[in-house]
Amino acid sequence: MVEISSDVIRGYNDTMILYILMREPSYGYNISKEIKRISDGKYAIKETTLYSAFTRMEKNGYIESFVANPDPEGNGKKRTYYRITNHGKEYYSNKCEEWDLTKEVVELFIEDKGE
Amino acid sequence: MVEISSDVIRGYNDTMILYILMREPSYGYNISKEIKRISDGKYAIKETTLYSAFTRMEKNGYIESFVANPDPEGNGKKRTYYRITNHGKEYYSNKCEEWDLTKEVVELFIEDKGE
DNA sequence: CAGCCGTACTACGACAATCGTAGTACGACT
DNA sequence: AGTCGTACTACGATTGTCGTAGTACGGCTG
Repeated sequence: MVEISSDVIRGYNDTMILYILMREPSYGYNISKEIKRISDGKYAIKETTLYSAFTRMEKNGYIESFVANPDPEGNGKKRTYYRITNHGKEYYSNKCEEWDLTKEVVELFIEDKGE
Repeated sequence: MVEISSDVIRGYNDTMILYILMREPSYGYNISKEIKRISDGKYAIKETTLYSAFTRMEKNGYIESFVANPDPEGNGKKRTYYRITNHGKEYYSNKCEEWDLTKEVVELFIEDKGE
């Protein structure tokens, strides 16, 4: 079975997180589940990777955190939510462009079995 | 200008090197030039990255080194050539499969401007 | 024949993202 | 009362890449 190695995905974990935050603010556990769902179970971000990405991205100004209750009534345990900033949107957009270029280059060195 | 970041390409430098060695044995300087040529100048591997990749890959049994003269007459300075092993071919092939999967997954989190 | 450019490396330490392991703590359900 | 799922935090190790530096040989040019 082929598995995605961390060295490959390195540098795109941030992009995946931001993709989710582009839609609406979210928090660690939910983002983790979303990534698994969107990738149809093909990829699961490690918890430690996820939370350290939050710290880094907040420091870089790509995201902002706020603590809130899961429901408006104020019930349940408070969570740390993250929302994407304008700077983060710009960063995400650059990452997408970078991906296109990277893909183009890497493919030149890939030989598919079928060909 | 969009540039390929090292974190993205991380894990594919080996693949690029092996792609070149799949064709014929080669050596550092030449591989470096080949990567630049094949990628049409879009990507240049750093010297230190290249040589440390050699060490690692030889230790892992993906490549074998031998020292030889550049021409059959025995003229010129001797170089360290590398040839891919069967184990290396297998590894390369796995990397190609892995790439297909990675590409599939990452694209799910990419939004292109045109769309 | 001196000097420089291109070739062909080696050494070393720093960095940064990921990972493994571990532990905490709350709430809901049984 | 205990377990499961949720929601994190801490910490140290690992690994590939990078920056900087230095060595050394051969070929060409002035």
